[in-house]
Amino acid sequence: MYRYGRTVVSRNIVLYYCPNGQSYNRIGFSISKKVGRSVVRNRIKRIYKEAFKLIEKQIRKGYDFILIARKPAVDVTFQEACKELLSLCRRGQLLLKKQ
RNA sequence: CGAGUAAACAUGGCAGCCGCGAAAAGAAAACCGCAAGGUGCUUUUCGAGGAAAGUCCGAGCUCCGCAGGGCAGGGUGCUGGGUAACGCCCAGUGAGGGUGACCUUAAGGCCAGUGCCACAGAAAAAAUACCGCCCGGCACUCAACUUUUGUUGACCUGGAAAACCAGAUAUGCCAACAUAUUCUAUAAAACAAAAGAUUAGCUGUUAUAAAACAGCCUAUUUUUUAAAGCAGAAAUGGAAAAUAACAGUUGAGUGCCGGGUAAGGAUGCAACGGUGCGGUAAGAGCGCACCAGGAACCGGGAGACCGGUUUGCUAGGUAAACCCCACCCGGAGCAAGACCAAAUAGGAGGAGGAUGAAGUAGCCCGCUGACUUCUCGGGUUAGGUCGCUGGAGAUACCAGGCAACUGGUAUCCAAGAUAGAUGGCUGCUGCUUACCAGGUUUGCUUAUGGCAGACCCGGCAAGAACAGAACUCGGCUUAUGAGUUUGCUCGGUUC
RNA sequence: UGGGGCGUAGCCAAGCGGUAAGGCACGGGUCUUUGGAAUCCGCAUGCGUAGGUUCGAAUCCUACCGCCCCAG
Repeated sequence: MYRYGRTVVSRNIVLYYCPNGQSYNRIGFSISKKVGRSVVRNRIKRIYKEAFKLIEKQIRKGYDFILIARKPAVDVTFQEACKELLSLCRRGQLLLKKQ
């Protein structure tokens, strides 16, 4: 995925994505120890997981994602995460067309 | 009311939706895996902390054949108790800090030995060494004249006294009052240093014999003047110790020798007790009083230790320096360890080994007694289950104990992940703070008002820390927002 | 989980009870027409932080902070 996928980047996260040939989406998280302690890393992961769950209905099916957290993501709130993820998907042209 | 001190409590509450993990029961035989096994469906229940943290101690548990001895190493260090154990806790003792409540305390032993104590200082533990002080003896030098310089040093009279006070005198008629009464000067005497001299009181010059001149000093008298011991002028007077040698006396100094002494000796964190009086040639716990300490004895206490009496006994500090003494310590850690499943291999080469491999940090003994190690090659591909939470357990009551803690009874079961579970959103509400509007009340005041404080109600907004289980407990340490309660202390005000 | 080590000026570092050596860099002076070189002078929060022992601590002890390494 790192070799063939495409990326979109924001202040807090880097998002890799590529098609997987299935009828559902998958997401993985990669958070380095540079970001913080285990509690901090776990909290970032949970927040983005929750955000991804919220906007998953608007995303096209059949993709794998890798989400890499960057250092400013320590102080992120849930609302910011939702907005950020949505804008990244829009830039990657992953959203379903509005009916 | 303010400031402080000690201890305890607590780490918001009630709901709803979605999600994550676990347990139990049920249903069904769906999915993944070669298998062990796991996932999934329904219902119910449960799901972070006082520090879960740091990993600084101690234990349980598991394995190392046995867990033995000695050395080495490490730890602890006032006393008594608590505990499974501890470096922890409780109660006390000593020392230190604080006005106090209270707090802090690694607090055994430098007459077992060794080391260190920079700089300074006579000396840092070595001896009564050095300087000094005192006594005695010997040797040597200087003085017993003057001047200069420096220091002290009275100034009309008296008062401790040049300054302050009082008085006196003079002038202006008197009083008051004012001014004046030697003030950049200096006599005698003493001391110190230097220099010089040897007939004017002193200085200088000339001559050469016991003088002269000049200037100055000084005593008396006269005079001038408003006034004179003191300003000016005049007159008279003012003296004597030549040198050298020898001997002695007195005083001072220097050096050497013998003896006494530890009072004093600038320093330093620290100097073989401190202060004072007596005593002495000078001194000394040499004697005495008080204070500090040591030793012995007596008494109290379980002990650390405390109190008293006697005794001149007076001994540097440092062991968070080596060390000595007492007590404790076998090692490794849940990636311990046990079982199950699958697969590959039961290899090759080098080194050591019954003259002893290996046996959980080191060495020796004892015990067991055959493997150990390096390189190459191959397999497994982040396999599963247990250990894993019922325990030195939690809560309540009773009993023992000053307390830490212990015993008994009853009730209860309360997280268990394995790349790692607790999250997201919403509603109501409690707490704190700020602002706005209103009300009640207290104090002050320039008084139908203004200012300040407290309380009540309403509105709106913000805030809520430190931090997250990784086998389990007991402690310690560190981090921590806003609080609550209780005991006690100090200060202020009012009654 | 267990064990070991380090922290001294901007940088590299010595010192391990008696008032912090040295080098590079930096600032100033001398020299030079100027620069370099040479030469002289200067530069420490008192030695990671906070307590303690000691007459005296960078050094000894305790706790904490940060960094590095090793074994399983």
